[in-house]
Amino acid sequence: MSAIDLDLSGDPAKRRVVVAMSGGVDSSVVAALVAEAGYETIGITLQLYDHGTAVGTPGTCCAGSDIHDARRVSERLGIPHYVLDYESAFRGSVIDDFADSYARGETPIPCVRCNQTVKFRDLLTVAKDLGADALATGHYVRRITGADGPQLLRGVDPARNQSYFLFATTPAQLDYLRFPLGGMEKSAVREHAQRFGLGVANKPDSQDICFVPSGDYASLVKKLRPETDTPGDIVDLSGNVLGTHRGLVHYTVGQRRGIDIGGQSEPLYVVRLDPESRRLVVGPRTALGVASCTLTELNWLGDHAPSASQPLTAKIRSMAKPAPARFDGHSVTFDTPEYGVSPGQAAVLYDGDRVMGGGWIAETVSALDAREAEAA
RNA sequence: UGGGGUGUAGCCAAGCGGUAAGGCACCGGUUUUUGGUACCGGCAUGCGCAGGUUCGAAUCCUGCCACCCCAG
Repeated sequence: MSAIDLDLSGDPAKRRVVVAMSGGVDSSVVAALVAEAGYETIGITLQLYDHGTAVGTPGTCCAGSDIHDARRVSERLGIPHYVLDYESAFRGSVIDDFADSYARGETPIPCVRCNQTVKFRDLLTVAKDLGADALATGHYVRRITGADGPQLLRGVDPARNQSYFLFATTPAQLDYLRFPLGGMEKSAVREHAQRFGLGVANKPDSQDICFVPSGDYASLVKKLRPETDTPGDIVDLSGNVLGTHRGLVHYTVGQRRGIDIGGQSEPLYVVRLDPESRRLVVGPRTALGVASCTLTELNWLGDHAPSASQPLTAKIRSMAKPAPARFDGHSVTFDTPEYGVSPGQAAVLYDGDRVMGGGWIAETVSALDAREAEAA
C-alpha cells in the first residue's frame, strides 16, 4: 500500500517519474514516496546560482551543499540523480526579472517566476525528453482530476499552503505535474523523512529569497541596477518633501520601517514608488487601503476566466487570508480594502480551495480615491 | 536694547515638590519558501548650564547661556 496516488494508470514499474529535488526535506520525501510506490524514479536537481556564496548557508536550495544533500538522498533511495547547470537560465529568467522589477518601482516575486520558467517550463521539458510520464515536486498544493481535467487546490496544511506561488501554472503544465505532499501536514512529511532514514529529516525549512541567503536582496539589485540605489525625495500625499530616502530598492509599498521620519503622530507607510522622479510617496495607514487593482499576464488554470458575477476570494500575498473579491476580466475588486498591495506582486483568485488563476498586479486604486469617485 | 515666551531621548510631547507618561523614529525578537504588515520587547541615573532651598527638585529660588516672538 503506497502512501501516495500519482493518478497514473497502469503498472507503476512501467511508469517513469522525474522528481525535482532541491535538497530539502520536502522534495527528498517526494522522491522517496514515488520510489516506494514502485515508479521508475529519476531525481533531478537544478544548480540555479553561484554555489560559492551559498555553500553551508542554511535555508537555501539548489546550490552547494543542497546539491550534495539531494545526491545523498538519491544514493540512499537507489535512484538515478542528475544535476543540471541552470545558472544562466535562472539568471536570465529569475534574477534579471527580479532586478528589472525593482528598477520599475515594483516588488517582484522571484518564487513565482522560478516556478513559471525554470521549473515548469525548462525542467518540465527535460522530464518529457527523458520520457517521463510526470514531473513531481515538493510543493504543498493538491492536484485533483475533475470532470474538466486537472484542478489545482490549496495544500491542506494551512501553514504550508504554497498555492499562491503556482498561480501561473498553465493547464498543460498542470496536466503533467504531480504534488504528492499537498494532502499532508509538514510534520507528516518529516515523519516520512525519518522513516526513510533521510539525512535531511531535520534540515531547517528554507526561507527568504533562495539566491540571497543573507536576506540582503538590496545589495544584489544594486549591483545589477545601480540606479535603484540613488537617493531621492520622500514626499507626502500632497507632494511636500519630508526627507531623503536611500534609494528606492530599499522600499516597497506598505512598508513602515526604514522610512526614518520621526515626529509624526501616527506611523508613515510607503504608499507608492515613482522611479521616474525617484520619489518615495508616504502617507498614513488609511492611505494604504486598496479597493481594486488591474492585472496583467493573466493565467487561468481552467479553460476560461471566472465570470464577473462569481464570488471569489483573492490573495495578494502568499500567507494572506483569502479576501472576498470579484474579477471583471480586467481588475480585481475587493469587498473591503486590502493593505500592502504592490505592483509586481500577484493577485491569485480562488473559488474555495480551488486556485482559479490570477495575474500580476499592474496598478492599484486607493480605497480613498474610490470612495471619492463614488461620492462624486 | 526693552517686554514676553520656550528650553525634557533623534523628533513631537506629558509632568509643575515625591523619585522621568505617550506617540513617531531607531534597535532586537516572533511570525513568514517573495517584499512587507502585524505583534512582543528594548530605548533619558536624566529633564539647557551652574549654584541654592528641601528629607526629597524636571518641578521652588538665583545667576548664566541658547532659541523664538513683539517692540524699536
